[in-house]
Parts: sequence; C-alpha cells; structure tokens
Amino acid sequence: MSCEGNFTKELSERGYRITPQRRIILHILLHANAHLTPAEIYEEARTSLPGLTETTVYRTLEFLAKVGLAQEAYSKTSKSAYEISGYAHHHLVCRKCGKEVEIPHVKMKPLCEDIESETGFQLMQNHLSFFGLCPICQKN
Amino acid sequence: MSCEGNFTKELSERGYRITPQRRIILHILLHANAHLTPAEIYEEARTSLPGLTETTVYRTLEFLAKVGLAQEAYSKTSKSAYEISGYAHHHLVCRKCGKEVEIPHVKMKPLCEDIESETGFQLMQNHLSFFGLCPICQKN
DNA sequence: ATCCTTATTGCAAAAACTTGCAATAAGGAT
DNA sequence: ATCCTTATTGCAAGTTTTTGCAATAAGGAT
Repeated sequence: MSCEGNFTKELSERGYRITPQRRIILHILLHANAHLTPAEIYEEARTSLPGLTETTVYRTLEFLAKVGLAQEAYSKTSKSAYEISGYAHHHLVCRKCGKEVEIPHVKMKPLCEDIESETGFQLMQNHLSFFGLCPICQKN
Repeated sequence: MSCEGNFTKELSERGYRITPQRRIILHILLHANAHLTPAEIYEEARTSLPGLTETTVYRTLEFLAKVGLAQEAYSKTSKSAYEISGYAHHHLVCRKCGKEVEIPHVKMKPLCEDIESETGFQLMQNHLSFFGLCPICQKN
C-alpha cells in the first residue's frame, strides 16, 4: 500500500473523493520533513502530474486543512505553508530572529479543556503559534 | 490633541518617524469599532490623503503590528485585517459558520507564564485565534 | 532657516492567492 | 460495463499582497 493510503482511506470513509491530485499532494506532504509552500508543492507535484494547476494545489491544501489531515503552519513571512497533521504541537517564534521553540500540546491541554467546557465548542486546534522575543534578542 | 496623539507620541519616543500616512491610519484604526482590511483602510484614508498608495497601507499596517500598536486580527476568510492593540484578548472562531466568542486573557495567563519561565522568551501575545466547531455546527 | 542623513513613501511590476463557470471524472446505482 | 449525480478540477480573469528602487520628506544638527 502506498504511504498515503491511510489518509486516502480516511478521506473516502468520510465521503470525500480520492483524486490523483489529492493523492499526490498528500504524498508530498507526507515525505516533507518540514512545511511546504503551495508553490513548492506545485513544483514537485507537477513532475508526476503534469496537468495539475496551482489553483488545485491551493484548493486541495485548504481542503486538507479543513478536514484535518493537513494544517497551515506558521511561517515567518506572511506567506502560507502547510504540513501533515501530526501530533498536536505548537510553536513559539521569536519576532526578531525567527528562532522557533516547540511547545508540547500537554501544556495547552488544560486550557483547551477549559475553553471547550465553557463554550461548548469542540476545538480543532493542533497548531498555534505564539510570538515573543527570545532571551538573546531581549538583550539587543 | 488629536485622538491618535498617544500613539504617535510613543512612536516618536521610540525613534520612529511620524508621517501623515501613519497618523491617518492610526486615526482610522482608533475609530473603527471592528477590525478593518487593508482595502477598507485605504479607501477611507485616501479621502483625506489623496496621494496615499495601497503599498503604504500594507507597509504601515505591518509596521504598526511589528511595534505593537496594532495587531493582525483573525479573519474568517484568509484576507488580512487589523485592529488597534487594546487589552489582550483572544478569539474562538467556528470553522463552519464563523461565529466568534471572545476568550479573556486571564484564561491564558497561567499558560503564558509557564511558557515564559520555561523558555526564557518574553511573550508578545495579545491576540490568538482558536478554531473549532460551535455547538450548533457540531450537530450538522 | 538651511542642510544632512536615512527612514519612509510612491511607482511599477511581479508574485501570491481567489473566484466563477464550464468541463471532467469519482464513486455509487443499474 | 454503462449511466448518473455531483464533487472536483482546469482555465482565465480578477483581486490581494509583496518587492526593488528611485524620489521624497522627517527630524536632528548647524
């Protein structure tokens, strides 16, 4: 079974269609070791799927994020980037130098549960970005 | 003193220049009762400052956010929006219908302090957006 | 008041992203 | 295997946002 099988399986079980475009974009996201921009995904995907358009890449990424299989990642610039939804985790990013620290989800859990029980919302939150100044940049 | 005086004063004390463009954009943000898009700000600003360009609006908003006087607000669509930095507060947004609930900063405080003491970062976090499904949309 | 330095702006072009609509093709039914 | 329904894609055009660079003008110094 190809590596993105679990993901496509989930999609079809949830009533969404499996298309070559979705398959390959999932495949690329799965093999990325970092988050990718739509343009990067497009470039890589069209080598094996020449007809693909950028529009579809954008729409597919939005779709995958909506259903929870991918997530929009923070990016230091304002341009968008995506990554496969893995374990829930969060980033703390230095506004000045861009340094990132990961914040484990357990830290957020009490807050999330508090919010859920108080508002009745069901959170879909597995990637938040906190911003601040890192110890080094605070001194300059 | 015009209403944006405190803000321009802070800017100049911090070594930034006061320009008519910055002044009017601050003025508009201050009088907005909600967040505004760059396009909305541009339209309003150019009635009193005809030479103004959209480029400058974008750059000024980015600048104001960087120095902390304004903040990028969540927007339901992916387009950007800004508001004056007020008291720290956060939003919980329904992914489906767009309904918003405000989350007071006190709820976040323990988490923020925990993160600060553990990482040494100094947080600049006064507007986070949480996403989820509201009670009504969970049923559909 | 004038000059100087350099942060900030405007312009023009490019890049990033979105939208409407007709054509295509998944996946279920026959 | 073929047909049907409708979700998904591609195309073309539009909108939003960014960038490089030369021109302008804040604010400090003389």
